Amino acid sequence: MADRRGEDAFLAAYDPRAFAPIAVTVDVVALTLRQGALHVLLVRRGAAPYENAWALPGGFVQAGRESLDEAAARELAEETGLDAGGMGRVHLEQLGSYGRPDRDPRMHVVSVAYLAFAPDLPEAMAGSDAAAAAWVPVDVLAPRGNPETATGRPMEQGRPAGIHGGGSGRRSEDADPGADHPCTGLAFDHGTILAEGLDRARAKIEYTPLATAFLEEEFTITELRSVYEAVWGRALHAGNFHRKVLSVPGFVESTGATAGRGGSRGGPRARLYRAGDARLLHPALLRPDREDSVR
Amino acid sequence: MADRRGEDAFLAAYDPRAFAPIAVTVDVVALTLRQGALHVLLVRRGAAPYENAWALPGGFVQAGRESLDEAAARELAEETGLDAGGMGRVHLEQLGSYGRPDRDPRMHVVSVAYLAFAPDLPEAMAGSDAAAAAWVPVDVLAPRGNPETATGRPMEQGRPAGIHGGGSGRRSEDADPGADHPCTGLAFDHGTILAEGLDRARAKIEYTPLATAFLEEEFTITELRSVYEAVWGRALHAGNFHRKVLSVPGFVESTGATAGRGGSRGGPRARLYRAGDARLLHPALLRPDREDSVR
DNA sequence: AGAATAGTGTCTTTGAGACAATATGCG
DNA sequence: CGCATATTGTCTCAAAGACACTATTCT
Repeated sequence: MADRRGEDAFLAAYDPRAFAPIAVTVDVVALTLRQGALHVLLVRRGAAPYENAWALPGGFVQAGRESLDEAAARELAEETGLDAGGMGRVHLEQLGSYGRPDRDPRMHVVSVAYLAFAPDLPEAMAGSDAAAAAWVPVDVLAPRGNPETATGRPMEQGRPAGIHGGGSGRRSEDADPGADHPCTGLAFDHGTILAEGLDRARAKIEYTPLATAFLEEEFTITELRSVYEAVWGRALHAGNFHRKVLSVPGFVESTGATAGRGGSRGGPRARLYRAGDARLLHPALLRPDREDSVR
Repeated sequence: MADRRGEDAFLAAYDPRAFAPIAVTVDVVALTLRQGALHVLLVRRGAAPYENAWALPGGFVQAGRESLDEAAARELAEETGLDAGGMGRVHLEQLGSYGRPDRDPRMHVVSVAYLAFAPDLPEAMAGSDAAAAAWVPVDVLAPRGNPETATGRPMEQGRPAGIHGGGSGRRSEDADPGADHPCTGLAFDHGTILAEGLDRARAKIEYTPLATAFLEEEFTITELRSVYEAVWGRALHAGNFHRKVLSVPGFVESTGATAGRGGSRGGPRARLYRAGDARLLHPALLRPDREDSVR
């Protein structure tokens, strides 16, 4: 106890009632593959603000009762109807936090966003606060063509001098809302969050084996390639992809079995693989021709 | 207005006073290079809990008045004594959020952590709540040798079945506290936050030009190499590094000038460069022999 | 003078990608 | 049967790393 007055001041500062309060929520960008296309889980809001608008599933963190990871898992489970067993094959990681004071019209709400990769799941079921829930194809929401977005990482640019908020890095919650991402129509800043989740997903499957999280436990190399093609939005060379995947140590391991039937329009039966024990791909599967895009 | 009762329930859920409150803070892992060694900015706590323990600089987000990025910049400026001009050359990006309910003994506090890269700064000055502030060499706090930590990314491992919290990814705030990072002695979970900040810094300079943020506006290739050597903790081949840096488009651009004097123990005067306009390095400067370390 | 350093040249190995070839099943 | 597909082979080019070499400047 160095200084009694200092401690009092400190504890006063810790009393949340001495300040205007901040609410904490989690929002989840849950991605899956359906019929070869990347889909995101959205809910239709049942109340103001943004009533009837589509939004990312999410909700309040239960103070004192759960961690952020647990809150995100709970919210995702509520919306997908999955139990602990079904969640076992879902990859969930933190994406970033969003805390602009004006992002929610009612009060200052800090949202911790999560990114989830899930295998093809049954239809979504609306949770408590939502009027509906559905898997929506992402290319409807975030059309390609914006080079900044398409190449993977949001950039700070044309910023006024000063702090490099978010820098040449992953996040930039202070980004000019006028020059926002093309994801329009989502409630709050969920369009931005979705865009950053997609960027992260596209980058992440380059150097981790997480693309396998979109597939069943056993899969063919062609199915794995279709994941990359859906997430990156471009066709890949089948032969080179095949050899490359098998050459990365720990990416996939053979099950010895072969698929029940050949390709949809003919061809030999493909061999089956399961995810290997690697947590990082080395060497990585770099995206083709990002050109000099991001200079 | 779909359902009046639903809206009432929703608004009630939004009233923070209907729930136990959660406080929101920002904490900053500020890194700099001093005498060729990587240092982190720490403050000595002036009040309980963890009184007299070292901690990351940080503080409360001012509800309704600032974004998370702004709060982090403000806290960093308070501790470093930098004005807006001095902060102009500091890179600041969000690292992740930490919200285990037991991470602060007094109440549920969600901390949004930031990572800062700064050029060599004058001595730190203690801010309001701190008894002292100092730049501390990181290898004192986080000795190398833990392969998980040293190779760059924290892994989830030995998790009980269920959600892959943090997955093979960047964060894992639910990681077993028993098997925590070797950063001991810091208040709260700041040892974990610091370790993840170091991991991120080591990974980030691979594929971004952010290593230049540790240097003055004009620098030599050798100085740039010393940044990589300090952050990665290993010697690099001078000749290959030199050629590699110059071959990556947009990484550095020549100023035409040469350094005032040669190397510290002899040698020709080095040419001076400044940071180029690239935001991503392509191809990247991959860390040497991460072996098969992370499998 | 001696030693360390800046910068460049050369060689080998690895990996990425273009392209070709072969075999296998579906329609 | 005809065609799409799975898988493997070959070739070329770029890049990483090991090593060598020269010129320069500090002590």
